[in-house]
Amino acid sequence: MDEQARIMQALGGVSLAGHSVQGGMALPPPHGHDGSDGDGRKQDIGDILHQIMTITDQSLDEAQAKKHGLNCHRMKPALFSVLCEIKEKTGLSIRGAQEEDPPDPQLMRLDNMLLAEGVSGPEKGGGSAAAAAAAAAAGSPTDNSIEHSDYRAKLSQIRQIYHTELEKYEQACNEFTTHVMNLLREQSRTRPISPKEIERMVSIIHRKFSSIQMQLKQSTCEAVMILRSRFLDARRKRRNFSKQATEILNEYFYSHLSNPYPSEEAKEELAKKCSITVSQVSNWFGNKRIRYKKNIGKFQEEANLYAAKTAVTAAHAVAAAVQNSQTNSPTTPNSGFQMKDEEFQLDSAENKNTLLTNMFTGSSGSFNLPNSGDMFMSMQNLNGDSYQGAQVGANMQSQVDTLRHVISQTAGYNDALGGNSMYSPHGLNGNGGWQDATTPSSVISPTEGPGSVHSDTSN
DNA sequence: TCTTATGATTGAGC
DNA sequence: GCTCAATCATAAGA
Repeated sequence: MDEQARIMQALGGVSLAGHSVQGGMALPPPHGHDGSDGDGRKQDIGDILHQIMTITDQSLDEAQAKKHGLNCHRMKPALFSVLCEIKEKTGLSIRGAQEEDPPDPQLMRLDNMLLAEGVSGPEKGGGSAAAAAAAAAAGSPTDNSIEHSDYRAKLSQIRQIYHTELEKYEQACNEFTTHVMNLLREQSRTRPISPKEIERMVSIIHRKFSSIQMQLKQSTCEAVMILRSRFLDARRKRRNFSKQATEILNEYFYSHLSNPYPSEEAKEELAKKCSITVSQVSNWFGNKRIRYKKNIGKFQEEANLYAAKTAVTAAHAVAAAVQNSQTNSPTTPNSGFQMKDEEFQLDSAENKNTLLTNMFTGSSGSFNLPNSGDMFMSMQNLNGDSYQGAQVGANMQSQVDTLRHVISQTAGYNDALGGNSMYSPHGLNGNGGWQDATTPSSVISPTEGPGSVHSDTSN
């Protein structure tokens, strides 16, 4: 006797009529039932359930055979469907709520942060916004760039580790999901497992893995926070500006003492010259104004120093220019130089060199250093790299005229050079504010080259 | 180690 | 958004 048939008989006659079993063998119709009446069907189902319940009591071979027989039973799809439905209904009430969970706000925060820091998402060229912000606020640009690159390197490491781990998790998740799906599909032949349930199981697995991912994200965020805090702490680590930068700023400050409020352009120019940021220039002027105002006496010496420097620089520059103009042909065309103030004409009888020399020694009229600020910047340009060669041969008369204009503007401070002090503190009004804040302190420079710095008031 | 100098930050006022 | 004023924190010098 065939083994399968024997088993089927042993099972008490499972109704497998009309179904062929493996090997093409047709099984006999179920005894006592033709499947046409309702009682018969109930009996059928009862038999099948009974077989299912007792299947574990049998040997493996028997169970296998019975399983196969059940799989091929004509009632199997209907029974499977009913059991799935029952399972679905009992399970939904428990799982329904879980499935409609809103996105975890914590996870969203982590995702957003990782995205903002450039850890997740597309890699940002300059690292994070934090790095860029700190870069702008940090001290020396050189040091800062080192710190910045350090930050980027470390962030890049974190990013790499994060992505490697994430990839591992995703791979493990996919493998496990596939495995479970295969297992469930296999089991669905004997257990009431619907595709929907498989989907649900997959989503449960994904949830579990995403909770692991969240831990990874949490750790990554912590690492970024630590890195960031260290980096930003370094921002507070004050570094003094270079001596040259301080000199440039001081020169500007004391030469614009009547109105030490550099315009945006001037700030940018100063920032460029000092290799610092515009906000650092603003900070510096803010601090300087307040500290100067608080203790003018203390800054007197410094003011004198810079005033002297300004005068010497300007005198040398102008003297050189005058000499140059004298050696040039009088027919030298005015190339590029625009005289912007024609109000004053130099007395033709006056010796230009004498005028200039006297001007800075105080023997001829007055020289107000604070108000000569723009002149200083301009004169500096005569010696600076930015000075245009064509301007050397420019109309010297115009330059001297403009200088005279500068002198004329200082009429209110005639004693500036007369006393012991070269510099006389002024510009501050009785209320502690700078007077003439709106009075143009700058005389339009005769050599407004690319290197010149304008004051607020010149705008 | 203490003091001073100085760059940065913060909050209020405009 | 800029400036002032107060304050903090650190560098630099005595």
